[in-house]
Amino acid sequence: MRVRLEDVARAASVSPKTVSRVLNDEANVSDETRKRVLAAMEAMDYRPHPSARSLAGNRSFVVAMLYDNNDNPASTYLAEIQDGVLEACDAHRYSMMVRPLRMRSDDFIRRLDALISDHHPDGVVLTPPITDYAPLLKRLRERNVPYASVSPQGDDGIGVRMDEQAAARAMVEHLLALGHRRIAHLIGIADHGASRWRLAGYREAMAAAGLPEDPALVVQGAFTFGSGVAAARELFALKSRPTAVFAANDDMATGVMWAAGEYGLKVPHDLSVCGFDDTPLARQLWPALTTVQQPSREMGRLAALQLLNVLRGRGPGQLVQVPFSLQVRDSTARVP
Amino acid sequence: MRVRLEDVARAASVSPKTVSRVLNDEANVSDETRKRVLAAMEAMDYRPHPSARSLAGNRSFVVAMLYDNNDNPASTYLAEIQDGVLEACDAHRYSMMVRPLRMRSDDFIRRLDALISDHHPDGVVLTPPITDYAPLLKRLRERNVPYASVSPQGDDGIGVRMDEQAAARAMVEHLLALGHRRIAHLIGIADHGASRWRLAGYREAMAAAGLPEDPALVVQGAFTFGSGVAAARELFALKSRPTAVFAANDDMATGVMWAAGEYGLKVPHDLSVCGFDDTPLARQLWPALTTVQQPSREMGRLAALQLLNVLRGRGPGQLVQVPFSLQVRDSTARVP
DNA sequence: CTGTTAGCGCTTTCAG
DNA sequence: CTGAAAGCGCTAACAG
Repeated sequence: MRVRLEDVARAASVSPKTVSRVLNDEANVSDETRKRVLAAMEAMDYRPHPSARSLAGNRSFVVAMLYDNNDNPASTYLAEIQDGVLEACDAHRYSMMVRPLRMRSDDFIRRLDALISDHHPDGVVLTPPITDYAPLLKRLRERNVPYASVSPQGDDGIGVRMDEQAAARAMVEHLLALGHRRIAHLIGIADHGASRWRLAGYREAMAAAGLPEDPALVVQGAFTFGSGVAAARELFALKSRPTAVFAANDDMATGVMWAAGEYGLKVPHDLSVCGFDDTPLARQLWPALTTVQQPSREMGRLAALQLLNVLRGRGPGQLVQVPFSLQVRDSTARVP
Repeated sequence: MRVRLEDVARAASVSPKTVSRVLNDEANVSDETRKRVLAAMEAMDYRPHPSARSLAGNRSFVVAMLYDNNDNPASTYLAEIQDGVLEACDAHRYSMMVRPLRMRSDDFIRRLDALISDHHPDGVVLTPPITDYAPLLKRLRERNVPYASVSPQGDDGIGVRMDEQAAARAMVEHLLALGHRRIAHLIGIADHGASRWRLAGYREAMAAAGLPEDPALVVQGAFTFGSGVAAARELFALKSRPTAVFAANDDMATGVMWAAGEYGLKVPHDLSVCGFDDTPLARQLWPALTTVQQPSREMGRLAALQLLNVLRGRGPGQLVQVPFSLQVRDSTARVP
């Protein structure tokens, strides 16, 4: 049969409460006793029953990862974050639950409430773009559910972030250094922080180089391959074409390269193309895509870790920053 | 404070056990009583506490989705299945937990045991390629954990399946009808059922057309874009090139189209290309990819539904079949 | 058809 | 530093 805490207690000749203390890393247990209890647990392969722990301790050991499933449904980005969150949860014997939530829908808050009431997560991890949805954050605070965010726009709160603006700026500076002047930018989905930061970095670099912005070269996209193709066609139809395109993510950049093929433009000879994210695709393309590496999996892991620190009473939690790195590959070259 | 079952019982003037009966859709409650109890639940916005239910009822209301994270890490396929599983679980107030498991690793079974002991899932959903890993199935049966599979190779067990061989055959017949004779096939990862079925369908159609197999035209791939590019380069280097390529999935087909661009081959004028899966990419490509629609999300949902039927005591569960459908788009055309 | 009693496996509270 | 008692919110087993 199942080994219970009581069985361990008997085997170690201590009270159940002492075993509980050891299990939860509490103080007030002598080193010697602790060792004996741990040995007994090990020997009997004891596994605490999560429901019993939750019920008695009034916590669930569950972390919910919330995401918006409205746009860009098949991105690998979320899958990578999920992977990282899962790793962190596993490491601390928490379980992870994933919850798609439609930011645009009217019953967003009702669904959030249902999630909390039905599953009692001890905390939640927020992913873009819902990291900055004010009603959500408000409700989480009201209901006393701690949260950590991946790439939040605000500076309060805990989680993880990369300096995307600096990365975008560095990318455009790379193009400038290659002699490009007519540099186009494909913007991502309008209300995403990522879109804003990357656009801001583009503008910053262009301005620093003394280049006035040409509105025709800044095109709205939607983070998808298809929107990259469409935007590129627009750009290529211009009387004065850009010599380089900086897309706000790799999917759109891939679309640009595809459209370049349609127009008979050789990348990078006739056109330099670069993206952002360093998805697996970037390396597989030919020519391989110059892009910014964003460690999504690691960011998911770190965000979850900050949350877990809070949940485990290990301090207040931080907004940690991860470094970016330019991956200069073969899709960008000196202007002819 | 929290509304408990006892509070509902008091409000409806019945015993706690009666409320429990209503909550669990059990028999032996008069319609009138049931109605009164439901009304009270509704009025008080009662939410049963999952841990209490689990502890007392010896079940967790958790379904674990198991997948192999070793190959093709960033496929949207798993994300879609996950989405479907989640929908089914939600509909029956179960929660879903996702568990990556490395099939090749030595501690596979130990990890499975840990999962079961630590989280007590009421059942699991298996995804390719671990749907047919005998030691896994054996252990699940030993530990009495019901499971349902997405695209299992065997005919026993419950879950969901598409007739992939028939679909592959239909795809090749489409190419034959366009006049193609030198038709190449890119195989997926060797030990996957999908690879086998699709290859078998290819062979079946070719044989039925009286065409002997040319080994040079059947190339091993790995379900990835990169492997599609590599395989296509091999094919294009042949003295006698194929006029059509049937890749075992869309990612590889996209790689083939990419490589065709490198070689100056126009699709579909110089080369017909088709894939399998109907990923979002297929529609976005230019020319749009001819492929087989595989309703992954729906398959995830149906597999989970079969499992839930078993868990909820609604019969034994079936191996249901979903229909395939050819998506004939612009990447295939009559041979010149 | 309905209710009573006991208890799931753990943690809390409080006393030593 | 350690332990005894009570109980988390629900359901099983039985009794009516």
